Amino acid sequence: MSTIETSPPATPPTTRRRQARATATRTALLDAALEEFAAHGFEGASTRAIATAAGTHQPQINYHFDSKEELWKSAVDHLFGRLDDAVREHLGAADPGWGSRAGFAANIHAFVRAAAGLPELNRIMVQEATIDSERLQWIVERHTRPRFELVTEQWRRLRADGVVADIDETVLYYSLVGAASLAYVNAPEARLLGHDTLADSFIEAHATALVTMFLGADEETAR
Amino acid sequence: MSTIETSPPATPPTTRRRQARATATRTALLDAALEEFAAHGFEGASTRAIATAAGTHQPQINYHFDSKEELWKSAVDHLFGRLDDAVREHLGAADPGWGSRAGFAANIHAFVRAAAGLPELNRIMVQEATIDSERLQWIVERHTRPRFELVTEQWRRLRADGVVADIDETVLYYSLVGAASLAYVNAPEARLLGHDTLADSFIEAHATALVTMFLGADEETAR
DNA sequence: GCCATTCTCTATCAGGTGATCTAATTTGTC
DNA sequence: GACAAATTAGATCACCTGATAGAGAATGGC
Repeated sequence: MSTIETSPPATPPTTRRRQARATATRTALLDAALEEFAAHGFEGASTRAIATAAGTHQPQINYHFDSKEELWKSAVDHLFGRLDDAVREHLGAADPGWGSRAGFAANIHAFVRAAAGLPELNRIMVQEATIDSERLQWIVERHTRPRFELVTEQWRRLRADGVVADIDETVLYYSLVGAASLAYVNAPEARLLGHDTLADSFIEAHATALVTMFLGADEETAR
Repeated sequence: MSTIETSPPATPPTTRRRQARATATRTALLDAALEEFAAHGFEGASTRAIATAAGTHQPQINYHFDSKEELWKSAVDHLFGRLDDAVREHLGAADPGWGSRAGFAANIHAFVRAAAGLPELNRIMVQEATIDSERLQWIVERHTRPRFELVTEQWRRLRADGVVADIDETVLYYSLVGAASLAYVNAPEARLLGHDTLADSFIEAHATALVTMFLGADEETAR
């Protein structure tokens, strides 16, 4: 949480006046930025390409987001927001939490489907997590750590209770996230290999298989 | 396989003369290129940074490799060669192949350890596989497809024989590779979270856990 | 319907990009 | 030891990068 707010011309204008078409260009810039960053990485993405894809001009980025870096942060925040929405939606009204075997299973299932629907997220994550940088530190503290600790804590508890396999929680976390996301991160590769990993049938089979592999083929497999 | 050979001043000089210090700079450039490409992606990596890291000057890249693109290809070839060497080494003299449950298990184990030792490989793969491009097509046809087909074919066979779980082979491939590589691709992130995924103890626990999860906790777990 | 404010657009900046040309240097071979 | 080929080094190319400045257009609030 830095000193800079997410949006300089902030969404709730404290004292001053207005914005109308501005919101549209902001949104367009965020969407375009996500695609460009996911496809080419932070350094490989060009602000001109982002602006053009958003149907506007390059200096708009600095006007609305101050810098390329701040645009990136806003885009990442936006993306994690969408992830949470998607997970909630897939879980339905009653979120069982990660605290029970059935709840863990339901969350794996929901996460796989959310990850499939937001391939840009794990693409960006995997590009940034590759080398230490200020951006990585920002994203870890703001987004990764809370999720990491939620999952590992619950797994540690389930493991202690003998509900799940005797596997270290960090090993589990990276195996699970890796297994859940690569098929979508690498979707263009899979397509060249002749497989459509973004098809509903694949996603469903994938989610089910992961639950089985990570939690074992228990009777009453939750869902 | 393009019209351009891997090395313009080829290793076996057909008719002409010599090279001596040239080999050293070539190797230094390849090593530096791997790090830069893995850290910043193809487009984000700069030839000047690569040359400087290699202790030489930027035009050397064009002299020895014709272009940034060809340098990248040479570096990737070099890296896959090292992967094969590492896997062979971890497997020991008698490679059991992927054809049996024990062989599959041994290969998973060896692959995890090799992936941990060559984090640049999966970093580059995951960065390239993110968007369709000429480079992705090149790498898929040259390196990915043979490996993909080897693993999926063997799994399909084992599955038909009831030796392994009833899971689609493409689902299995991406789950396995993802689960095996993310901890090392994202090692800098894990370190910020307080975990050293490159430590031998982690690698060993990880490899063992994967075998259990993907092949089940069978008696006589091979190895 | 005005008008200050917000937003957009064009032009431009200094710096970095990959690539090429040319001259200087090193080195294997005779 | 000389000489031609291979390698290195320096200078420079046209182009792209993110950012800024200032003129112009649009718009909410009165």
